[in-house]
Amino acid sequence: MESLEKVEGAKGRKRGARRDPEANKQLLITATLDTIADIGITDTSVSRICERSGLSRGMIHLHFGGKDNLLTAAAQQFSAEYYAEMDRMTDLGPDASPEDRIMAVVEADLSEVLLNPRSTKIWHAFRGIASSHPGIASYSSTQDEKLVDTLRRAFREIAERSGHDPGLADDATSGTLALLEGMWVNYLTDMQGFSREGAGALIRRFLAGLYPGCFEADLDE
Amino acid sequence: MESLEKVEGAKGRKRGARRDPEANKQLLITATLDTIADIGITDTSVSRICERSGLSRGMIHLHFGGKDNLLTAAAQQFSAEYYAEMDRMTDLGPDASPEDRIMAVVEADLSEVLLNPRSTKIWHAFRGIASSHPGIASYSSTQDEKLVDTLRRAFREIAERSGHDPGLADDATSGTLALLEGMWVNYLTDMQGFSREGAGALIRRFLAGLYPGCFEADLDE
DNA sequence: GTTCTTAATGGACGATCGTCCATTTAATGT
DNA sequence: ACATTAAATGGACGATCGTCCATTAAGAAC
Repeated sequence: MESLEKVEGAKGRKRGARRDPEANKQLLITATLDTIADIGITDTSVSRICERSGLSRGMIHLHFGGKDNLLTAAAQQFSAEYYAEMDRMTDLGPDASPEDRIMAVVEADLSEVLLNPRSTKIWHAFRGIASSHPGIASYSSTQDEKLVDTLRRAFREIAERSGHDPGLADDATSGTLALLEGMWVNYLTDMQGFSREGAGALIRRFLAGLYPGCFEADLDE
Repeated sequence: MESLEKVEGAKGRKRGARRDPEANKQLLITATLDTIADIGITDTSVSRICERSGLSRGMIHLHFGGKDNLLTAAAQQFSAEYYAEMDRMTDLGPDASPEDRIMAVVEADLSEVLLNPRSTKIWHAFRGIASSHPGIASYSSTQDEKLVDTLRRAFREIAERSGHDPGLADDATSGTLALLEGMWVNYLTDMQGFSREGAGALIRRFLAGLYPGCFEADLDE
């Protein structure tokens, strides 16, 4: 019985490619993000989102109960995708040096996968309306606990190994994140003139100053 | 004749306190910024702005030709006010040390005059829609030429005096601005938990690392 | 094949959007 | 006092907003 149901269900969904609520919810979220990146959050209306998704106008109310909830869901998914990709790109072996782990975060954040026209526009659009949309505010923070922890632990390791002040770790962590934040703004403001390598080198320089003897420029990359 | 006109004009404006196009334009711009800070840029409509300013709904089209132009004018004025205040607060004597001049910029940017709930909300709201509003984009950049120049020159002076690499100045400049950018985001995200002193100390620490021997923590302040 | 359930549609609805303009009001010139 | 000029008003206008629901259509159960 169960296996039969599953097979039939799979067939049905595959054949029609419609009647798949979950897939359509996803379609709406993607269309929302694309629309925001394309024409700005001010002009992102229910009609425009449905138009882009190819679904009917009633779907948003049906699946999300309203535009606001869809926006929140889109922000949540966008944030989740960012951190998932960040995790994937910073999954170095357990024997990687703390410097390498930190710079992996920096370089991931500056890579085209995470830092591109679409993501920057969406990110800043959400941040711009976060103050008046409590639901979205939760997902517009850079202070992801896990990421903060990763950085702080790495900085502490460096301090232990090279005898630096362990109290620096907190400042180094939020400073690194602040620098990355600033780089995103620079990218948004001037995508043509922005240099990923330059931005990475700048942050490395700042960290090298904070932890003398560490973060020496690697000429390999 | 002329003096008589002036007197009468002054009297007339003072008595009625109306019929003053320039003052009303100003009123509209202020109402626009206040509305954005209050209810968010998404809900900032012509009606709401006029409601807050106490003027009639036709005024926006009359004085600015449309909502978009008003928004642009508001962004421009907001930006101008920021830099004017920044200038005022960093006008140290000509014999001030480059470190003091740099830290004056940092502390001004973190002071309540420039960094407060209203300004942060407005700033990020404008930045969020900048991508789709070319007119506003011009005023949402941190890269004010004059400010950049002030910082760069100060960093160069430090390099000359203490024998550091002069090539650092550019990185130090944009790094400082990036750090400040990140601090504004932190403030927006968590106004309660934000510490102006902590933020200033963090930036000083980063700069002290970049320029060993300089930017030692001053215990006076 | 028929019934039942639920996904999906698309138009109706009132509210509000931004623009525009005929009209009123206030100050100036004669 | 009257005419002239410019500022200011507030309602009309069509377009679009977001929400909701009666209807249609598709797949599952029988």
